Amino acid sequence: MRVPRHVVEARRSRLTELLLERGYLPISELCEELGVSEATARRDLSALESEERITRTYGGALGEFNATFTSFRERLRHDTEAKGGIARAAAALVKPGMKVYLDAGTTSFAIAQELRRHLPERITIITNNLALLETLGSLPGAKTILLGGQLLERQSVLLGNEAVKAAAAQEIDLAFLSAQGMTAQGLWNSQRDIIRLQQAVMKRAGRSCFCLDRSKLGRTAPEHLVAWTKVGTLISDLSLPELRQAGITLKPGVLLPTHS
Amino acid sequence: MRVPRHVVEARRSRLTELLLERGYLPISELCEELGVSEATARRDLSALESEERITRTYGGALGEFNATFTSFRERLRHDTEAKGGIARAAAALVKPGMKVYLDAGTTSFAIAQELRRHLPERITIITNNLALLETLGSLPGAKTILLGGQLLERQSVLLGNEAVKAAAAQEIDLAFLSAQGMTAQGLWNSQRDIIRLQQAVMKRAGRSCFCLDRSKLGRTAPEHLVAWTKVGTLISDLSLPELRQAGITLKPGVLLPTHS
DNA sequence: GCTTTAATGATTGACTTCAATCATATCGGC
DNA sequence: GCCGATATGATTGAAGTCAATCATTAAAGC
Repeated sequence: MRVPRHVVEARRSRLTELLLERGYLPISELCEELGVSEATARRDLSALESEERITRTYGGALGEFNATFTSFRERLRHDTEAKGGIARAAAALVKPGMKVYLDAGTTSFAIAQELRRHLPERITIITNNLALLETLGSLPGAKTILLGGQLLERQSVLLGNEAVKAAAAQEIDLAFLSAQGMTAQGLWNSQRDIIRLQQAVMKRAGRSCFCLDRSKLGRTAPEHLVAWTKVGTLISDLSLPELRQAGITLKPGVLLPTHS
Repeated sequence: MRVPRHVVEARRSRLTELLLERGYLPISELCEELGVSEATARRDLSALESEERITRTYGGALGEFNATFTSFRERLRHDTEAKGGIARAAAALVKPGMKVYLDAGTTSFAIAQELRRHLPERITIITNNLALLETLGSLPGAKTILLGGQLLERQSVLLGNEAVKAAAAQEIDLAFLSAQGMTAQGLWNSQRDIIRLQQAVMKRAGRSCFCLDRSKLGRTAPEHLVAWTKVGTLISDLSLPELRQAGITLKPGVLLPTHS
């Protein structure tokens, strides 16, 4: 029989919380937990799905928790070949005992997966990228340090003064950095906060490697990150001639080509 | 037809990565993505499930990603009534514009859920607890700051020198702290690193509220956190007589009783 | 090279999920 | 207090999922 509106809403918010806690729940358990029929549980799920508060699956549902990183995951799907090559070249630079910085961005994620496959001993991972924790957080023999900072909405990234200060206090052997565009003028990125952090990391890093695939060539972004003269290493699937054609001439040894 | 063993293993590790990226995938998509029949996909899922690398659902599977916080989620299910009351009493102390610290522990999670329901304006949440980000990370009008630090394996908590330093640099209006035990001698916690961080937070906090439910009464833990004389506020479902019976006498005003 | 092992895809039947429909009973507005 | 709106549970048929079995074929082991 019909039930007051506030009861419905309370039940639905309880449902979202349940899913948040448990991650996934099959319909049958939802019915039991909420004390309603299957039909009502389904109706609740439909309602919450159309509000994008949960994700439905065949036979159950996932909490919005999983959606937190969805946008990030979607970006992961693109350019996987180029990124894979860059990631392999990057991971090959990591030696046992090193302290390695990985910044935000999908390329870092690819590097992390590569490291996961072939994990050097006693390495320390330093990052401001929460999405990496899922991949690297539970690796045996690796230490993971997260920079502090303000959580950027909708991204799983930490930025701001705290992050810059935390980075300045780190010792880093090898930093992998990304950017949104590269032109003859150098590298570009979208946000001032990101650049401030990257510059702080570069100061503390023994070696800074910029990882950019060919889709970034010729693209610019609101903020200038660094001139080519200050780029120590560029890992890319681009060749020297291709770069020269875009007006970029690098000193020998700066470009580290992709492994096939 | 039969394929070499390394092909099988490569496909299965690709499967776990796919699930890690996408969170959830139905069987049909897995078949397409891996280029195998439904039967083989199911066999792969069974194999990975028995290795506890993934979680199966009816109609698909979840990446181990979801297991990262599983142990934490499990703890969430217990003592929900007592924790709920404590959380309501705690959340009621939070006023617009405040900077609030939440530490690790399931009580913090309950407070976060309470804040999510009735969100004061312009508050800042400071925490070392990654699990809270899922709840509080995307709240409009709230700012979330994560302390840096080393990721504690199997916990979603940041600790260590970095965390202590980061805490010392914060301004905090109100800190909610938890502990594992309380006796006549004061409060106890399990790890030195946790206590160091809590003490750093207490130094910077205008007001420190300890949140402990009755299950902690009489229990001790390896490390001594703080004496009762230094406890400013205790939020608990215990009453003053119950505390006195355990040898704990508090100055008036220190105990903040639970809302029903 | 021959035998054994095991990975694969197809098929089958039991079981589950799902959306639609319907009767019912209560809530909400007037 | 009345009436329309709506939340609910039951039912039903279609579609989907699953585990088991079997023949096939190639890898592993000797």
